[in-house]
Amino acid sequence: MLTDRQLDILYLIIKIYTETDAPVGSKTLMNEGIQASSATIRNDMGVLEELGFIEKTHSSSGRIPSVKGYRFYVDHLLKPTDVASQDRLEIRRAFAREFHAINDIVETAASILSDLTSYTAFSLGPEVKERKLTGFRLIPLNHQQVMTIIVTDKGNVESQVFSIPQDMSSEDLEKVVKIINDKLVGQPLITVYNKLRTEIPLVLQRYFHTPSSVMHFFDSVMAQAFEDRIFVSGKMNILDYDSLTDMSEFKSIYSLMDDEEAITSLIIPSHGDISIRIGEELENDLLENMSLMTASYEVNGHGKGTIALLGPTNMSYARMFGLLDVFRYEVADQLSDYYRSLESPH
Amino acid sequence: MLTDRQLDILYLIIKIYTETDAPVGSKTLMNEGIQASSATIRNDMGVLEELGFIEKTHSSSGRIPSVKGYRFYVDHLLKPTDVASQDRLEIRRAFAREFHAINDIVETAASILSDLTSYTAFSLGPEVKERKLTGFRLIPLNHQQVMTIIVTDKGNVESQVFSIPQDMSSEDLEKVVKIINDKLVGQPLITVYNKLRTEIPLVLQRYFHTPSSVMHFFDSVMAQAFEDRIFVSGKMNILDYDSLTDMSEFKSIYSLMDDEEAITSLIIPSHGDISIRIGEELENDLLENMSLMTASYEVNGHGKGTIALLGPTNMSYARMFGLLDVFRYEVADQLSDYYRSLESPH
DNA sequence: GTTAGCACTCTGAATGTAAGAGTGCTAAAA
DNA sequence: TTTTAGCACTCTTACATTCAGAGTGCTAAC
Repeated sequence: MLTDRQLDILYLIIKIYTETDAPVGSKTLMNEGIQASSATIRNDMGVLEELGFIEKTHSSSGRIPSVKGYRFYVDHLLKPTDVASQDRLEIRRAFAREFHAINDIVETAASILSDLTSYTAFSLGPEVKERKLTGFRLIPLNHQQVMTIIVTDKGNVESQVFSIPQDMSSEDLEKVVKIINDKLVGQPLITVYNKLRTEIPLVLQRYFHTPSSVMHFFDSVMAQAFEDRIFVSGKMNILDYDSLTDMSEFKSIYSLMDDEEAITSLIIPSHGDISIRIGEELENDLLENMSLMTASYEVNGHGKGTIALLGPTNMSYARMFGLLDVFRYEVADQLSDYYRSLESPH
Repeated sequence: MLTDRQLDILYLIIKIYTETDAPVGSKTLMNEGIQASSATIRNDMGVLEELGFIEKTHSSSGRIPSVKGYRFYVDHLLKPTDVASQDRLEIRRAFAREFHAINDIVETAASILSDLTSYTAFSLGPEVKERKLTGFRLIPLNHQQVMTIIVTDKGNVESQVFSIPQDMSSEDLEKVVKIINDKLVGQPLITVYNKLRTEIPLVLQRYFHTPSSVMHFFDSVMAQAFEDRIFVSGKMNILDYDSLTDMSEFKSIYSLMDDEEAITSLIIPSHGDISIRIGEELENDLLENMSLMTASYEVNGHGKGTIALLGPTNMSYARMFGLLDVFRYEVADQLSDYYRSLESPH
């Protein structure tokens, strides 16, 4: 078991390394408040290194925290810092505008978070799959084009403009609308998604002799609505906080950020309210030197959303923890208000 | 006046510098085909330097072309290369899909161009201001939200979802639709834009007692449709072709690329079919080491569009010239086809 | 268990060296 | 008059050398 002084030393190494980004030596620790001589501190550091909590960058360097060290820190030592009142203010102010869509709120969350931290922020709204399809419209715009509008019960709207396929008559279109209204409107999106692969093709075969073109139309119309849109803000900040060996490395990371699929699966597997994954724990070579903090929030009755923060392994977990905690509530509140305003007509 | 050999030397310096990205010396030029000894070539290089066409990077280095040298080259020496058949193929293939909107085509152009060149490509569709507003719709989605759809005669569609302002009744909304249909539909966008600042506020004052909130609604509805959307592709390529001193420099350039306003005004002032501006000629410190080639095309009767290419000053102007020339026709053709398909109902 | 002292290691910046590429100039050849 | 060979000179680049500084581990004494 670690002694109190050893815990202090580990804590302090992490704190100082976060601030200075340079290996921490025994003398520095002495000056920063450890009540012992540098030799004693060195002995303790030896122990901590033996246990794998800290490591050297070269044989005679100071120590930096290892992943295991950070893990121990976030699990046992971390005390969230109070959020600076200036930060609080900025958050309030950024949310103090009128929103016209859920995704506006979700996007704003990512944007404030990355501004506040200078890291990269992600924001994923309450889950889509639980929603119901409440409306489907086809608006003819001119000879060739129609606009499709899909509305879900939580106020999400997706629209798309189509050129009408050559082999599709306007009667066919009307049939499509009818089929969608009969079979799909009112269903949860997940059901819609399933029927689209099973039942609907059968129905189409009965009504059309070119079901594939109709099916294709169907598919693109619905595809959008199923996507959990994830918002990323502060991609460029990677340049500041990641010590890149290589421009191609940056490019890879950058394009990873553009891959909604990848990001979503990176962020989703979080446990509890706020989860932290450090360096290798992210199981992605590109993110070796980064950590990901994920916070989830519940919008009462409307599903679970997620915000996340990607930064260097030596980020200030304490401050970030505090911030994310504020966001958890703030975003949930904002969304909650928005949903309420949708439900109660004024 | 320059001798033939001097012209050959200038030409060859530019060619070799484009290929190797390193200063070119007299011996290299000799080996690459100049029929004279290195000493003679050095003398000619002295003349060219005296005239400001080439310059040294340090007192005993080989020469690189100056802006004036490039200028002379593009004005008098440049011979467009034939486009490689493989490139031709790729262009054909990328355009060989169905497009559902003008902007799809315009965006695709930028994307292919940047893929093909590994530079940064811009694409600006036929001018918006000439279009007429042909349709305006308000689709109620639920208690709180309406979707507005604006259609122009060239098949452009913009939609937006709104929460209805608190102090706006549905009768008010209907009035808004009526006013727009009476006063604005059928007008060219530029007229719409002007009326929105002059005539419309007066009309509103007659019908509403809170004209400002209505006006605000009006404004955001229309704002979108006026914007010339410009597409940028290959922003990340800057990392490869610009020798950045600094990450913050990259950030600045990158955010310049996000500034549609700035990019548009950078690209617009081009003369003739294909215009080239080199380094300082761009009058932007950030773009000192880059050149911009701008090509404009005419879609018969539907306005003028522009594609542009930003690359290093030592890009292969000959190849790019050929490529842009192909694009000029290809994009115009594609758009022309699209417009035709809109006009003639099948 | 703690500490002073010391030999040792490694980094990073500064300095020196040598090869290579290229130049300008001069004087001779064409 | 133009071209060329030759040479001294310049500058870059890569590589080695040196040296101070920061930090360590170990030992022996407190």
